[in-house]
Amino acid sequence: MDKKKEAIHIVIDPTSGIPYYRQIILQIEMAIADGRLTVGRQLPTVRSLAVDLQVNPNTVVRAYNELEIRGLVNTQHGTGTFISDKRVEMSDVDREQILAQLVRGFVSQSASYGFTVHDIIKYLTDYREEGAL
Amino acid sequence: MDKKKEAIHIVIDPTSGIPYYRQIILQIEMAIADGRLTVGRQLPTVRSLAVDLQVNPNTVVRAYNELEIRGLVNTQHGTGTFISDKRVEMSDVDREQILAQLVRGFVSQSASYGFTVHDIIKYLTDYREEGAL
DNA sequence: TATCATGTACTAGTTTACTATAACACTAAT
DNA sequence: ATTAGTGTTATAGTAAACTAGTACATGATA
Repeated sequence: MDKKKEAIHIVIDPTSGIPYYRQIILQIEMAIADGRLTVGRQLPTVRSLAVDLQVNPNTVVRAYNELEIRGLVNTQHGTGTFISDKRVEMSDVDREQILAQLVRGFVSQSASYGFTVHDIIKYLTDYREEGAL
Repeated sequence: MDKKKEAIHIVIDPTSGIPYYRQIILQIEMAIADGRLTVGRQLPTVRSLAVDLQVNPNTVVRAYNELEIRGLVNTQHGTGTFISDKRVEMSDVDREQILAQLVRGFVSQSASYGFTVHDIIKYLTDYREEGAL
């Protein structure tokens, strides 16, 4: 019963249609975004996560690799995979521009579904207050 | 030389890695969003667009079908495809689910650029206060 | 050096996405 | 009824995505 408390608990939904490796990526990204995973924390090992999720180790590897390419995690052969401490070097102006571009695209997309900026803000606020799910 | 002025001019980029049918969808969505395509306007016929883009008719069909499923266009067998005037009927639950899906994807994407939920909320709030949208 | 826990690489099988060919079916105008 | 224009369906080939099985390589530590 006494299960060790994990930094992150990942769950795979085989019926969602979303690839396993992508579900892993999404949940880790979420955890980073909302602060559950902080700099330097070690992710579950490839094998242990593979066993937990009843998935092939290579599927975990694929997820971790993509995260590493994006610079979110650091991988050390023989040691483990850790949340990266280096943030991408960007000026504040660059950051602002990138965020603006992302948000505008998203607002546009949402608008085509009939959602307003207000809807989005409300959802995000609730989302954060719920402890990010 | 005197080419008839089209409501919309679609261009396919075969090198982009984005599926043809999706490129078509995106460009039509954009055109609707910024007012180039208004309610009731007829889209190019399946065949004519297929010829224009040098693409198979079924590729156009696929794009139009997806647009119809989303309620952006109306298709009438034997007549044509038109920009829809009705907004999609959705239950509140469906709306919530779709918004959740959209936002989660966006939060993930933003996280991979180092942005947090807080960053996004702040930007959106400022954005709205500036009267943009 | 030996060992154990870690990530990596090679290979292959299955499924899904994408596009195309060709024939069918509906609508409106003649 | 015929015809011309429209969307639709059935089928299939190719490529890519996805997952898995198995064996290998690296790093820390005793």
